[in-house]
Amino acid sequence: MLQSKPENAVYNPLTAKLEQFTSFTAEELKRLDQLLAGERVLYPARTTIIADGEKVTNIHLVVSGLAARSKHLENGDRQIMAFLVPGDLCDVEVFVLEAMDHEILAISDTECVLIPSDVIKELLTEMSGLTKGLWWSTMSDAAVLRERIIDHGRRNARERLAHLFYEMLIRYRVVGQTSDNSFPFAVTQEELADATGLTPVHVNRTLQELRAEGLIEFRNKVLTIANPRGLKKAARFEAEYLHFKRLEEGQSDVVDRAGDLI
Amino acid sequence: MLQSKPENAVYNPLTAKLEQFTSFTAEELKRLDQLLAGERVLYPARTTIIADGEKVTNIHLVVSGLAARSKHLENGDRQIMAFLVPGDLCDVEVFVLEAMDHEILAISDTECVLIPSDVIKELLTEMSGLTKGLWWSTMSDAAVLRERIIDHGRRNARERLAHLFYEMLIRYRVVGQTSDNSFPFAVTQEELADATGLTPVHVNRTLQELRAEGLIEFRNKVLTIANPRGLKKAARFEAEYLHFKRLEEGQSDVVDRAGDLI
DNA sequence: CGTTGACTTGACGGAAGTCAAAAGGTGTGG
DNA sequence: CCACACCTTTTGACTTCCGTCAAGTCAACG
Repeated sequence: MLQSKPENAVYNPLTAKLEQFTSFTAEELKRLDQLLAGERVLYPARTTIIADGEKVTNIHLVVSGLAARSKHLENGDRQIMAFLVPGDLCDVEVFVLEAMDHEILAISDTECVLIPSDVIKELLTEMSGLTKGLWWSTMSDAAVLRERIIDHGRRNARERLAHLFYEMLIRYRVVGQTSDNSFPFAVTQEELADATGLTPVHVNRTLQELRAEGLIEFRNKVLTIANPRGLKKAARFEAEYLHFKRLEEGQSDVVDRAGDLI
Repeated sequence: MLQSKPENAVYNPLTAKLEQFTSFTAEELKRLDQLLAGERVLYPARTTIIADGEKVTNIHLVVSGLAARSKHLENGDRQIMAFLVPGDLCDVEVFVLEAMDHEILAISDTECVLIPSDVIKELLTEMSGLTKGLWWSTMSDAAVLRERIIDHGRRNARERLAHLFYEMLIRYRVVGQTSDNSFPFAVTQEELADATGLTPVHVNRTLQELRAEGLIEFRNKVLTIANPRGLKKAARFEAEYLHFKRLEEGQSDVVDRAGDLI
């Protein structure tokens, strides 16, 4: 097992981690080490490193301790979506997303290095619009994945299906593929089961429930959201994780297709 | 609701999606449209768009239909981790990861545009090593999130905890923070419950089970994996999703710290 | 030595899983 | 155009894994 850094190098957990997939030139290693030279902050156990909704300007890298990504639901439930160990970055999303859609919590005493915002600005300027678009796409996908973890961990069958349907409605709406809150959704109940972590039988029963409540209709491979407000409520849906910019007063440079749904 | 593209523009679902978070210059819009001009492939319903383990060279963008990210477990269970609608990219991971760790499946008849590999190569060359490192970090985090979804959807309490512990062992090992398969892990059982989507009571009982089987020890905030092979089996753990490069014959430029664990 | 937070135990309940069979659609080929 | 095969949806009876509630133990700490 060959170590690619000199014997006397400072311990750099980020390098250690990234070396599992690539090798770095001496200069890149130096640049990685420079990142570690920034300001360090110690967060005592059970304190918040980054708050939900915070607009972060510099990236936090865990250098010692243990942290977690977690999200609080309005009913008090909490879901931890990931643990962060030394070498993990807490908030790469600052590159492209407006605000955090979850919080970073110190589990044990945790030390972070702040990667200064000018390093980030530099990276952003050297990025093309397309690259930024791809970043956003990736980040936003990751946010959807986290929401799915919450679904599975803390929502029951009815809420899970309602949440999935409501999310699909918004996503179809955004790309202009809905009419009147209905859209083609050619999934079998077995596929819904595989997506929600349920069994086909239970999906069937839950669909009947949602239909009976007048929330949805699902015929001929077309899903109709009969009662969007009701479905949103049934799903305990909160739209922040989708990271859509909302139109503000007089603002017209961002397209708002999700509209009243969020 | 103002449309930022000219009336006669070709429908571009990727643009439609990205416009929810940013606005583009006329030139960027043109570049986005050029991406759509590439080769199109039609995948009939229930066919594989990209196979698990495939080494993809160009990015697939869904332009019509419905696809899904899914993963088959060795026992035949399947978990769908995400649905892909028009405007969604199937495999941005080709930028930095070796091979797909899940498959992309056409749910209904689905049309994709292939974004040619030279566009990708161009983006890669304009990226610094640091940017690529950040990409890898993001992609790899997303892969871990997907695995967590599988945990919650298709594994029971014992497997879920075992899987979490085994993953943490590898991740701590990689950054050099283990000794003898033990590492500090100062989580309470309540936090484990929040991470696994279980209740503290059930976590407690399941931990006792794992202890009784001689798989783990968990004392004084230190987790010891007493029987790594046994724990790996109990977790039905497969390491591909971590995307570590393995050392091949005579190769010494990549560090392999996970070693025998994967 | 009382308070606090984490862990443990027991009894009970319920949401979702399992198994199995029937009913309803859909496409294909004779 | 009917018949057959096949897939999907539906229904019913029964089971189980995990949740809930509540009480009790234990260690740490001021």
